[in-house]
Amino acid sequence: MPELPEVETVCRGLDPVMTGRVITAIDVRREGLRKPFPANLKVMVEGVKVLRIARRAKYILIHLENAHVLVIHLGMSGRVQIEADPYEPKPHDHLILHMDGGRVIVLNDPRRFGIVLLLPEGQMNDDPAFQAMGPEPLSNAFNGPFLAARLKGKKIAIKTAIMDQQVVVGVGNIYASEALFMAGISPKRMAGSVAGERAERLVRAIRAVLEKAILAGGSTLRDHRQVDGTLGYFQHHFTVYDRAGQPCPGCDCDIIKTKGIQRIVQGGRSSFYCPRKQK
DNA sequence: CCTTGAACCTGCGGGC
DNA sequence: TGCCCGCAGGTTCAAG
Repeated sequence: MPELPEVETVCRGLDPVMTGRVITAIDVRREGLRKPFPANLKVMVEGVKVLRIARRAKYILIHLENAHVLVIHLGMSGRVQIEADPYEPKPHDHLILHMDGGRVIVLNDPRRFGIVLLLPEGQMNDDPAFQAMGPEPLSNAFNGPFLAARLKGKKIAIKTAIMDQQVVVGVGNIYASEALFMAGISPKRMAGSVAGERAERLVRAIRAVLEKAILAGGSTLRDHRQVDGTLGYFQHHFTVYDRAGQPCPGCDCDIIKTKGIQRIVQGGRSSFYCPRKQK
């Protein structure tokens, strides 16, 4: 399901039903996802109060009163839903958290690329996933000079570079294409050549796209829902993603001449762009 | 070091 | 209808 806007949407939805409440029980319905679930998961979580919900990159952080953080990553197909307790489990429901207050939090993930960790508060950087992470795209740490510096000398395509979580976190396959279109930069451009005003434009575009998507409750393609089941609707605002052959919204369009939006494959992932508007 | 490609897993839609 | 193929919002690991 998730890039940053979808994960942010999930966090905001979880906050009112989890913060200040106790996780009374947890049903663990398989051994793990991409990695085994933490061995001490039940012992460390049951009967413990949730202090706050936060997000870092595409990770959901559930801060517990016992100075540990329950960390959830949704992979490609992970979904979190709030349901009434008692709840009848459905296929691919892997973790069910029972909250005091009569609700359950269900983690469903058909492809099982997700991950669940339990880390001591303040020691998250010991985990390799968090170790070398880039800045949050909506923070001041992510700016033109920073991006240019981090891209300097990189010979990979800019599309691949902005999806690298060590460059900046949270940008995935959809929003990478959307941001590059907004910035007028070809996804094929060499990353090292993005500097100066061009880097500034890309930073502004990434910010703008993510912010708009958050306001829309994320994008619903297949799996993503808000935690109450509501659909996100940013997919209706896609300019290029999954629109191969359609007219580019910026070209006054003789589609025969422009050939419309192109799909190419980079690093095994689809990219979408307009060759006329993006250089 | 850096870059590329495959692997992990299930489900869905399209073409035959 | 059924089957095979390609494709899907991410991350990690091995090999060049």
